[in-house]
Amino acid sequence: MLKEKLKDSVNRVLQKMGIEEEIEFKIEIPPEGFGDLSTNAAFLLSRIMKKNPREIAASFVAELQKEPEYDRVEIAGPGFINVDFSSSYLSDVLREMLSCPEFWREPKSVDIQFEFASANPTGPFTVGHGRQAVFGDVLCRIFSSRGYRVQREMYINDAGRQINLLGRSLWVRYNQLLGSEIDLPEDGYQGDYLIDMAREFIEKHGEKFKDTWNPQVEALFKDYALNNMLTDITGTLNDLGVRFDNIFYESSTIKDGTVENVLGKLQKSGLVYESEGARWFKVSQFCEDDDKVLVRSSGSYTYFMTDIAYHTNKFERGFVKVYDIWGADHMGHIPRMKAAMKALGFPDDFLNIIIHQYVNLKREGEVVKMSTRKGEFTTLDELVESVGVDATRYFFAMFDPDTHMLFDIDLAKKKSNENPVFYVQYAHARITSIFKTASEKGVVLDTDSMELLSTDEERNLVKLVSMFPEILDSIVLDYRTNRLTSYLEDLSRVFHAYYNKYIVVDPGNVKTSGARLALCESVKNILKGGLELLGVSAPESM
RNA sequence: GCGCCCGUGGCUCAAUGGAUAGAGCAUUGGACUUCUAAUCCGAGGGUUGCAGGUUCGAAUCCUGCCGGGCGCGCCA
Repeated sequence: MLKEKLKDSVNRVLQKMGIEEEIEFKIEIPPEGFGDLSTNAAFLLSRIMKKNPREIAASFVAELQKEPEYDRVEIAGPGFINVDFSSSYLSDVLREMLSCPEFWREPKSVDIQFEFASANPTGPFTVGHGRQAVFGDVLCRIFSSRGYRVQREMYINDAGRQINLLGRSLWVRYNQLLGSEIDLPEDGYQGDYLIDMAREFIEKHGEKFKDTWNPQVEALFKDYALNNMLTDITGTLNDLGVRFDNIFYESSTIKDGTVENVLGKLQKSGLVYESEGARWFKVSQFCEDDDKVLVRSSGSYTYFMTDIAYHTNKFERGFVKVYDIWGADHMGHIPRMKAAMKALGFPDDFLNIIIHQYVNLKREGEVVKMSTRKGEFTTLDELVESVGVDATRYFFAMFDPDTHMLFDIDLAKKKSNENPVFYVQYAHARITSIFKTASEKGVVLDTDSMELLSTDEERNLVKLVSMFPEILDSIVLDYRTNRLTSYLEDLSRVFHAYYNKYIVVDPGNVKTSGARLALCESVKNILKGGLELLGVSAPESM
């Protein structure tokens, strides 16, 4: 809002100067003591106009000073233009934000889809899956707040050889429990969870499949294992506050003929050829990557093939854009998928792939690696149980997705204030408490005398609150949810300092108290809204 | 070997090419007869992996090294 104002002003001056080029100038909060906001427009212009930046800045100052919204406009350093807003304008902005407590929410108008937490349902979710689930969910919440109608979807890889292996592994465990000496397949799933599952299987279905292996038995064990894992996974996610609008099965793309359809389309375009008994897609025609197999010499479809079909299905469902969140190990899958989308004639910006790095786990001072197949991991369930939903979610959201994060289990278990989530929640609880005191003392919020908010801290808070929509917009562009946590921590920090320095509720000074309550209300709205976007609770008291 | 990601105080992380590189934790000195001390105020702690380059200006962009991660399957 304040940024918008200055942006408009600068644009107006640019127009007046007769600048026709697009200038991508920036508006930012300058370091302490340089004013409310600042722009670098003069630097960018100096390149075009071949003039000294300070000289250009001077003509900006002359123009901006004419506008009543600014109290002070100054040139600083090599050519920064710094402005201070008038307190009456700041009051207007604050009033506007209070009149619409969720002013940062935009009406939903564009249909998009997020696909995340898609995984082989071959084991309980690990801490690593947790990062993706929370990250994806938080992105969905943020996109929803900024004008997108978002569908959350999870894709289940139930058609491949991994799921067959899972069924076989369960069957082996079943037999082992019943006394047969059979070993797990070499690359089978070794985790104890399959032993538990086998035990339950025996209770439900008895011993009649002992030493019996045929296609019917295989299908039975496979389905049993798959459904059990799925219940387990969705239960875990549900506990974490992550819920999906739709679950999509890979196998359905084969059953309903989408795969054959899409394959036919690609073949018609001459982009498929046969070699060594397999059918290949000409990825190399679209990018610097090798051609990939669509149909194996055995006749079965590769993951690549079904994934193309799946994304064709998404396109046909009418989404303007789809976002896939993948772990870093899927990086190699990007060029071929992009190539396939191009081959099918979908718009270049239809498929958007967001890659995030892995989670390393630190336990008892040591970094541990996780492997589902070997059964060595800390499950997401265990993590949530010991750390709590709020801390788990906050922690996953607070890292740049591009960085490898280290999750220190022992630290997280401490439930101490070493976790910044408490810092933000406490600010919210404090404000709630202020309002409790205010109503006890009969002091009420008052938006008529907000010009009394004149301290640096108060101006700062108004500025920060008004920046919230822009923070969310920046996340829509670069997916860095940590911008939200950083922002909330900033806002909380400024508020805590303010709280310690000034008394909000003072029955002897009703006017100032009323104005300060108005400010607190606006901070509280943002803290509450921001925590909600993170899926973290905003406690009334702590 | 090739491709992508990362490298910032002791630790975990910030910083849309901008001004004096910021927080939290840890260390340390202060502040509760006053709206919640899960807080605040102060101190110490940095050659932003290394070396060049681009420009008014570089943690950020380019090149080359060094170190870590992930790919490079008729796995998913």
